[in-house]
Formats: sequence, structure tokens, C-alpha cells
Amino acid sequence: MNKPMILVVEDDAPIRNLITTTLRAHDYRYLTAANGEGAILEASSHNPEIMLLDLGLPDMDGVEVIRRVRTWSDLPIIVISARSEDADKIEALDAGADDYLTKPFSVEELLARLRVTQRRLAAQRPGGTVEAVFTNGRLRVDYAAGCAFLGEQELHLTPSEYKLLCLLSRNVGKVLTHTYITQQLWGRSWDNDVASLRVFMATLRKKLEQEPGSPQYIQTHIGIGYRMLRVE
Amino acid sequence: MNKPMILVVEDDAPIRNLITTTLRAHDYRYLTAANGEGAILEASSHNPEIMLLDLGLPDMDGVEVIRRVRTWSDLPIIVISARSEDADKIEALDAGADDYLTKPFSVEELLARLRVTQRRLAAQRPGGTVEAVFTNGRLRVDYAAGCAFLGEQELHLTPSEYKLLCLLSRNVGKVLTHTYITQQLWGRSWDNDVASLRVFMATLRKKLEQEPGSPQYIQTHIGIGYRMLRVE
DNA sequence: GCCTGTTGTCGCCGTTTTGTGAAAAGGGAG
DNA sequence: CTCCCTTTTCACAAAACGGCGACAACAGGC
Repeated sequence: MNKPMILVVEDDAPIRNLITTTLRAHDYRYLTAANGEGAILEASSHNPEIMLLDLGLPDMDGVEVIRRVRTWSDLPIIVISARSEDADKIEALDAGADDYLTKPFSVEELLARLRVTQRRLAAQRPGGTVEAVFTNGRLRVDYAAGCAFLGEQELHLTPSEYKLLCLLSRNVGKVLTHTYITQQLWGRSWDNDVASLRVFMATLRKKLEQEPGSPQYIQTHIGIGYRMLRVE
Repeated sequence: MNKPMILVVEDDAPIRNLITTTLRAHDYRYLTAANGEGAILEASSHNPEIMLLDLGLPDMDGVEVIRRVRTWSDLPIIVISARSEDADKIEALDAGADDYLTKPFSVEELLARLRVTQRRLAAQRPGGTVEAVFTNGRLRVDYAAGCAFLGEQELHLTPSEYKLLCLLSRNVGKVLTHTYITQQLWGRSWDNDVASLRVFMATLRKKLEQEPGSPQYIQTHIGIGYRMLRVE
């Protein structure tokens, strides 16, 4: 079995070297990034199979990197952080991380946790990788860059609208229930949230659809939820 | 969304209570076992979705429990142990554990790691084993996407019509009584509902059948109910 | 052919669900 | 503090849907 490609995100050169040396010694292939922007760029362009992520990056918070990556990819993310507070762990794990190690960490433990992740990847292989850019008709969503276009025109979306668009586009063709959508957006699902969802859907449609009357991209399923259609 | 069933394996009653109390407070369902034999028995007989496992059991080593369980099941195992040595972690992880927490552990962290596991379970459930598309002649029902097609043409169905179609298609070839159908659709079965059922059946047929006169898919059984036929 | 009981179809109207504009509330940057 | 952008709430109009009664169509028994 071919060893997976691992993206190592760490700004501190000595630690990064420690990790990469270890990986090399165990026949892993790897990429490196020293900051958040680089991490997202590498993740989107080279489709690594696992990410090792330090939270203390110079340009952005590591948790933000997790959130951004999670808009388009489910690749396993193992956090390696100096922060050992519960709150930090919980924030990272809930943002989408799969595991959390605190520095100083044991190299052997890291390798063991990598093996766990690898084992899990092998078990569920069929789920293919997702492209970092989604295209559908004139609509284009660049998950890595975090922006969307309609033709050449960039859409100016609020964070919520963008998340909503990501959610719909990652599930083209599938009907997403109100509950599911609100869960994904806000982690809860009260009646009020569904009302808000309608408002966001309205503003998103206003920016996205040419003809308000007959939506081209987003279809309503009464009593159920919404669905993005494949266009052309 | 239904919370998963969790098997708690821990011989120390106070800690076990701490865990189960926490789980109960967060609406998880759980089972308990106080030793290795019990753990294996519960795991095999009740098919829990996640196992929380203490390594220090009275009757056998926790790692042995992992190995035994792994001979037939892939259920996620989160180890909670007083042993904080690297060697112990590595042994457990390589034996098949998915995560490893050391005592004393933070309840919040445990919950966060449970959520990670749950997320992963949810992610691989839909894409995996279950066949989510029903095909019958030109008719195609995509249960996962929540929509139906006749040839290339998508059918625009109301919630009731869709539910009805699902019910019939999931029981192709079987005659479903009026009572059964109304029970499934509305949870009750008054005479009026049977009348309504006829109306829904009419609209559904209008959308589904090419020739109104001789139904191709849905057959009426006078005095009994309806049946979907296998076509071609 | 006629009668009876069952089934199919139509249209109406009340209810539920959704879309949308505007206003209030919240939050971060300067 | 103020401004600006985003999110949430509210109110109301528009649309879709479900339930119902009326009646036509149909099948089977005689």
C-alpha cells in the first residue's frame, strides 16, 4: 500500500523538521506549509490525504484554517498544539479536527495516531476527494479562496450566505432539510432559525438567480427543504 | 437526529457513574459493562455504535478487549486510561483503538471527542452501504436526494405524494391495504383518510402513468388497497 | 340490463408553508 | 462613541397544499 501524502503545517522550523524527518524515516510522503494561507493553498492544490496542523500560526488562527478547509474537504486533520486548555481542544475538535495532540508530543504517539487515521482512510476509501473549486453553470465557488463568482462577476456574500452556498453546492442534486441546514450553519435548529434561513435564502437567491420568479440554481421543496440543481 | 448508543466499559463505579451521568445529561443512550467479558458480550449482543473503554479491567487487559472486538467489528473505540505512557497508548491504538484519553480526563473533552466520532459515523453512513436509489422501468426514486424521475424528467411531487410513492416503491409487488397506507402516511386511519388517499393516488398517477386508463405502475386491488408492479 | 358498492376525478376553501421587505438588534473597526 | 455591515426578528402577502363533498365511472352479482 502506498503511504499517504501528509501536509505538515507548522511555522516553527525546528519542529517542522523534526516532524518531516520522522515522516521521511517512515516512508511517508509529505508537503509543508509555514502559515495558514500556505496550508489552504497546498491543501486545495495537492489534495493531501492527512493534515498535521499547528494552531499557532503567524497569519491566522489554526482553527480558522480548519473551518476553511472543512468548507470543501473532509481530509483528516490532526492538530498539534502548544495550547493544552480544554477550551482550545474543544474548539478545534468541534471546528472539524479529528484529533488533538499537545506539545511536547511523543513522536511515537504521533505515528500511532497517524496509523489510526490511515487505517480509517483505507476502510472508507470509496469516498472520493472533492475538488477545491465547484462549478455549476455560470456559478463558480472557490472553496479554497473562500469566494464565489457568477460568470466573471464576483458575488459579494456575507459569511452566512457563503456557508449556505457551500452547503448547497457540496450537495448538488440532494434535497437538504431545513433542520440539516440550520444544524450545519448554526449547530442548532429552532423554529426561529428556519425563519432566518428563509431570509438568507432570499438574499442569496437575489444575488444568485437571474430571474427571481423561476429559480435556476436553488429549488424549494415545500415542507422539506432546499436543493441546488445541476445546470446545463 | 438520534443519538448513538454508547457502551461504557469501566470497573470503577464512581468513574462509571460520572461518565453515564454526563452521557445522560447530553441525551446519549448507553450501556455499561464492568469487565472485559461483559464488554465483549454487550458489544456483540447490542451492537452499540461507540465504545468507551477503560484499560484497567479486573478480568482481562483492555487491549485484549480491543483485539477481540476487532475480530468482528469496526465500531469506534475510545480508550480512557490511567496509563499515560507512550507505549501503552501506542499498543492500544495499534490494536485498533480510535482515540486515547488519559485520566484524569476532562468531561468536556470527552464530549468533544465523542462528537468527532459521531460526525465521522454520520459522514460514512449515507455514502456507504445502503442502496438509496430505487429503479423500476422508467421510474427512479432517489431516496437519499429525496426526489423522483420518470425517464429524464423529474417529477414534481408534493410531500404526501412523495411519501406515498416511497411507500409503494419500498414494497414493490406487495399489496398494501388502505389502512396500512393511511397509517404510514398520517398515523391514523379514518374513513375520510381513505377517501383522501384516493385523491392523492389520482394525482400521483396523473404524474406517473402515461396512460390514465391502464395504470402501468400502480394497480388497484378492489376492496383491499394498492400495489406497485415490477415493470419490464 | 340493472343495481350496488367501490373507485376515480373535479373544484372549492381553509390552513400551512414560504417569500420578502423593513426595522431592530448585534458586533467589530476605526 | 459612531458608523457600517451582518444577523435576527417581525409582519404580511403570495403560493402551495390538504381535506372534503359531490358526482361520474366502473366492476361484479344477479
